[in-house]
Amino acid sequence: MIIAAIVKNKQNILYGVCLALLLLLLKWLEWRFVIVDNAFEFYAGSIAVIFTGLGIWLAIKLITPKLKTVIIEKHVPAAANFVLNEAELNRLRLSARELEVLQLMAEGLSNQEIAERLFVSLNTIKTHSSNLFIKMDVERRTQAVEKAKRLSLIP
Amino acid sequence: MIIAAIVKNKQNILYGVCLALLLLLLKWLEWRFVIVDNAFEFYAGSIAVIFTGLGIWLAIKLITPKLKTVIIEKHVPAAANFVLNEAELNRLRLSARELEVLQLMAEGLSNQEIAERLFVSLNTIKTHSSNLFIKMDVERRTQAVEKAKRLSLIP
DNA sequence: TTTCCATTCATACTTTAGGGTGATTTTTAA
DNA sequence: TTAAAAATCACCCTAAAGTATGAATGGAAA
Repeated sequence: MIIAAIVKNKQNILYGVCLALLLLLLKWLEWRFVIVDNAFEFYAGSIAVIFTGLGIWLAIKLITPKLKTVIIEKHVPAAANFVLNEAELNRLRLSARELEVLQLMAEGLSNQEIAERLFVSLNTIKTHSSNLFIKMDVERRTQAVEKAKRLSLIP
Repeated sequence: MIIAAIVKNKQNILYGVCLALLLLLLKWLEWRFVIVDNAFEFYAGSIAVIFTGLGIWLAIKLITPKLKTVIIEKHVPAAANFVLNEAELNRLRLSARELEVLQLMAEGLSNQEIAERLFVSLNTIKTHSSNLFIKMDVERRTQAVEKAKRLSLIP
């Protein structure tokens, strides 16, 4: 907390230190002036103050503009980051076989083609798809595919 | 170009300036020392050098940590940034009406529903869809939707 | 062991989709 | 202004999709 406060108020601390130094310098100059009454002492003090300022000015003017560098990253491919919505999948109580049929429907396959792909009869696929539509609360395969994609059941 | 070079070599220029100032100071001190033989002049010069260094040190130590690199990562959703593949759309020579029918097919609507949505007869939609399938080189609406999505003809 | 459920298949039927052909009207481009 | 393209609709027919019902099998849970 203390360190954080110091870091946060760096600028203010810098000003404080400068002010303290200046006051010290003036006090010292005043003492020298009074005791010794030497103009060279005042001259030296002035040089100290001016060159301290010069040093600070130089450092600030030539170093601080470094604060920049903004990198903007973006864009994610569509199909690459597909995550199956398991919650929705469980909620709809779709069986493994029904999901399989749904995936092949989404690829544009006909019932006959799905049947051949899965080595079962056309009637079996019809049964699966009918049960699928009831569970998904749709009436057509196109609706099922649309809803499945919307719910992230398929890519 | 000159300004860019200056900006790029800020640090080097700073060192150069400091070195030049130091040399000038030494030369001046030497001159003062020889001509007037005054120890206070040398004292003033030393103060100038020391306080310049102090100023620079202060500024660097307390200000430079500001040069922070800020990285902003922008995450863009997949569906949000849909861009229609106009090249492919022109290549397939799909008419405006055909694309409209295709979009409604993708929403899972039946031909009858599409006809009602577009205030035309069922036969008209059948004609459009038939022409659409020929142009897209597919045989079923599900295939058409899959291909259209793959080719970014529809979101 | 019995019940439940997923998977499989069948038959019969209805609805929707799709193919082919032809035609009319409107719009667009040459 | 004329030809081409787009949009509209109709009819007929086939293929595919979807509904309903029933049933056999095998695995997992109660």
